Amino acid sequence: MLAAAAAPTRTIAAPVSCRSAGRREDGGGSATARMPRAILDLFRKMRAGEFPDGAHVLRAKIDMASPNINLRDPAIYRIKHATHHNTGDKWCIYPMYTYAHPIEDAIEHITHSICTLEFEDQRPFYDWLLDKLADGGFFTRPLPQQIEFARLNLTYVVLSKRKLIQLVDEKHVAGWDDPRMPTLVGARRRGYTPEGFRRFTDQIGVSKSDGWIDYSVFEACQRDVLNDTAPRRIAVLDPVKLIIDNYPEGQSEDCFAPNHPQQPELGKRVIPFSRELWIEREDFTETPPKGYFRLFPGNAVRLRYGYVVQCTGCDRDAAGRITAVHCEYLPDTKSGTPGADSVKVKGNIHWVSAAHAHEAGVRLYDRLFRTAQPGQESGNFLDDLNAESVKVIRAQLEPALKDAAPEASFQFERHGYFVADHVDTKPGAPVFNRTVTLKDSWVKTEK
RNA sequence: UGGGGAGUCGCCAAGUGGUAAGGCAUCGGAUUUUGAUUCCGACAUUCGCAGGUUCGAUCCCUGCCUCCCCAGCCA
Repeated sequence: MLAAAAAPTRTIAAPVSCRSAGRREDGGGSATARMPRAILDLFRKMRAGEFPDGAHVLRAKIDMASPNINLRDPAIYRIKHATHHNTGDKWCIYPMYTYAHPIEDAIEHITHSICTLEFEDQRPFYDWLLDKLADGGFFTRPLPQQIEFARLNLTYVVLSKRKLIQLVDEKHVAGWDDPRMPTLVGARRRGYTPEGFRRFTDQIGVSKSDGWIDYSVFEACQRDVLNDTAPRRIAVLDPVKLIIDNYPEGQSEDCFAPNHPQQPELGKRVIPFSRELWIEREDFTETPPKGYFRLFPGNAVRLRYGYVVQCTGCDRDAAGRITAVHCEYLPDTKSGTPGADSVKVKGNIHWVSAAHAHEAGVRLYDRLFRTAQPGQESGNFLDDLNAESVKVIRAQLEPALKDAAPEASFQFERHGYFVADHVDTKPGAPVFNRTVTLKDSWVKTEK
C-alpha cells in the first residue's frame, strides 16, 4: 500500500511540506514557494528516515480558504519511525487514513464505499483526491463514491472496538467469545442464529438519522427463528420436589411429548413419569396472587403431557423453606388417553421425573448492561454493567437432553431458547446457555 | 463560531405534490396441554415549529427551533 500510494503523490498539483510547528492555518504559504523537485527530495528524505517524527509532513495543496477544514491543505503523509510488518524499518512515512482510503477503494474498483456519518465532511477530500488521480491517469472514471449512513446503535449493548477490548482486557467478561459479547464468536456461543441476524437487519433498515434500535427488536427476531426451528424439551431450572402421594412407589410409565407443537411431523419423544418429580419452585405457592393458576393447596393443574394433579400441601424445613410439594393424581386424566380432558384445568406446568432426570449446568444470560445507553449518565460505560448478566445454575433435564449435540438449540418449554455450549459440552454431559427467554405476559400482570 | 448532517407513533422506518406502509413495543379479544406460538382488532386528522406557494404540502419555498458530527501529523 505504501508503495502504491507514494507514486500518485507526484501528480498532485503541488504537494507541499512544511515544518512541524506549522499548523494548517500558517503552513501553506512558505511551501508554495518551494520547487516541486526540492519537495520531492525532502519527501524522500522523510521516507528514508532522515528526520525525527513530526519534523515534516507532506500536505496536499488544495484551498487554505475553504470553510471545510479537510480541504485546507490536509496532511497526507507523516513521519513515523515505526516497524512495519512488511517493510520493517526501511520506510519511515505513513499515509493518513483519509488519504489512503480513497486510493484503496479505487485500486479495488469499489463502486460505493459505505461508511458512517462522521465521515460526511471528509467526502469533498475523497472526491478531490480521486479526481486529481483520475486526471493524472492513475484511475479511470467512474470513480468510487463514498456514501455515509448512520451506524447501528443497539440499546443495552456497546459495539465500539475500544470498549469491547476494555471489557475483555479488564475481565468484565470471560473473553471475546463470552456469550454476552456482541462478537461473532460470542453470538454463536449465545445461540443467536444467522437467520435471526438477517431478519434483524431486514427490519431495522438503513438511514442517515442516528438513533437507537431497541434490543427487543433483535430479541424478537431471534425468537421468531428459534420458535420455528428449535425442538421443544423440558428443563426444570429451579427444582423443588413434587410428591404424588397416591402414585405407587417404584413405578414409572412413559408419557409422550411432541417435539414441536406446530410441526407434528417432527414426532414425539418419551418422557418417563414417576412418583417423585422435579417442578419449578415458582410453580407452587401457598398464597396465590390474583390470577395465579398454578399449584397451590386445593388447586388442580396438569402436569404437561402427563396427569392432572391436585395439590394437597407442602413440607418445610426448620428455616421455613419449602422442601417438597404434595399432590394426588387423577388416574383417568393422562394426556393422550380418552379421559384426558375429563377434568378441565387452567394451569399446565412442566416437570421431570426425579429418578430419570439428568442434572446439568445451565447459564442464564441477560443483558450485559442495565441501562439502554451504557455510560450515558456517568460517562463511564462500565458503571452500567449489569451485575446479574449471568447466573450459573444446576438444572434438572429430561433424559432426551443428555445427549444434546454442541450448538444444538432447544426451547425449554415455558422458559426460553437454550443452546448446548460448543466449548463446554462433552458427550453425555451438555452445558446449556440461555439464548433468549420466551415472552412472558405473566411477569407483567404480577406487578 | 465556522463547516457538515438529521428531524414522520414510545423505538426503528416507508412514503417525497393527491390526502400517513411495515416491524418492535403497547392495549383489547379468540384459539391453545408452553401465562409461548398463532389469529383477529386497537394504536399519527398528522409528518420539529411558523409562515408562504398550490385546488391540494410530510413532500416545494422562506424563516426559526432541536439534536448529532468535524475543527488530530486518529480512524
